Amino acid sequence: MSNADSTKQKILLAAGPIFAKRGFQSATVREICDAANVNLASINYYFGDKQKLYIDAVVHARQMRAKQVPFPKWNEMTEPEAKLRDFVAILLNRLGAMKSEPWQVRLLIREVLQPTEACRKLVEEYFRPFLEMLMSIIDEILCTRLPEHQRLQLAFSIVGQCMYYRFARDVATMVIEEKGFDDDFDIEQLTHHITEFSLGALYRIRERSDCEERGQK
Amino acid sequence: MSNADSTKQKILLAAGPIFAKRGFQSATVREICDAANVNLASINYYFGDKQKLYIDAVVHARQMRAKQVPFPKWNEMTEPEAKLRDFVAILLNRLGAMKSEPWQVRLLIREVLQPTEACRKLVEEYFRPFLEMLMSIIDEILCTRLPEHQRLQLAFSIVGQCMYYRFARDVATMVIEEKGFDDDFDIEQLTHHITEFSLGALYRIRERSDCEERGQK
DNA sequence: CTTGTTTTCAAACAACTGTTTAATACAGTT
DNA sequence: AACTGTATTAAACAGTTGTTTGAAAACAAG
Repeated sequence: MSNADSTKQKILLAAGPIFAKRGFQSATVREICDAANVNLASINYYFGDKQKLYIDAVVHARQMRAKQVPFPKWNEMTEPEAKLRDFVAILLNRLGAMKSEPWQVRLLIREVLQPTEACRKLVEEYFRPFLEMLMSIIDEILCTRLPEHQRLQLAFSIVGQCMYYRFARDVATMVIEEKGFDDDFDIEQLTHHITEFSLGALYRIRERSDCEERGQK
Repeated sequence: MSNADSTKQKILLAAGPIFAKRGFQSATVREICDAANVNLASINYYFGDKQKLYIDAVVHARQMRAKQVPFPKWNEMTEPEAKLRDFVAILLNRLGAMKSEPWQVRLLIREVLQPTEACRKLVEEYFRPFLEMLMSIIDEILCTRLPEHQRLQLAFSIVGQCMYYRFARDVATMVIEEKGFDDDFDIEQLTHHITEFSLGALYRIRERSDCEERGQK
């Protein structure tokens, strides 16, 4: 009984990384069962078929990841620039940018790239609140609230810079290693660069709309 | 001889969309040969094996896409700001940002996301020259040549903003449509936004390093 | 025509796929 | 002890995979 849960759990834990690495089609049940040290028939016994196991693995990964990375608490005195920096750092860390990524992220990214039914919930419960938070930080920095589509574009520009180091990680690594810049692309330095880059762009916008004193230039 | 080229071409053209849609593993030689109306053994006869056909298809897709969206002619007098704008526009157009993507792009993105043998050629012949071009534009705008790793980070920040609209296209579309901003995210407006955003960031850097040759816009 | 080469084709191959089966092992209950 | 429902296992199943084969067909040149 408890042992039954054990084998089911073993399969689930072994399946996650393998599905993440190889994708649903290329991952084989034999590979998973081998890794989990269970009999070949166990997957069909406990999950029905390969596809149901996959769905369970994705759900499981999302739950794990949600527990692993909580969001920080800011108080009223926190500078918006510091918030932006935190935000960038958190996003890069969650993505596992430029490091060997956690398998949970790779599984979720597969869903982002080829959305299924589950992706809608993912957007509503995860991505959209995330974007809203970033947009409110942008409002603070700009001292104004731009039209919605501009707020969104600005948020996408910041998020896009971060995501790049996940999506194009391997290609970027090829270019980086070719030039021997391995040490210049850890998360801390990327956080610094992206934050400064984005702040520069935002300050420029603020200067135009003249935050402190209105009606000038 | 000429007929031989014909069948080889038929295979190549049929293979592209199928590899793009299903990926290397999931695409089957039978499916490709069916679509190309050639015998099952033709792939091995003309390409050796499935993998070599795949590599050829990727290279072919890249060449097609580069031809479809060529670079404009710049002369000595072209402002670097105009070059940057062109660059962003071309990248967005080649990616098919925010539109239904061409199969060539999907094929290339598969390689970026999960590189196979074919990716090495892609980086050397395409991505790296592309990045170099962008970095030289950045040099012009900054009136100086920063250390290599900073040039690369800046280039990644600009490319990253563009790639986002391809990689996270479906998720972004969900958020956009939910708010009814459909008209604010066509390629022209994205080009404008990303160019201005990046120029703002670059000007800020230039101001710090005290470039005297140019006034800011 | 004959000859030699290239191209096409149906069939077969060996390996691998997800799934099923039927026998067995193992607890807990009566 | 026998019974019961669950858990595990090796083996087999039916289907698909990429690749090979050997002969037929098409073609070019003498």
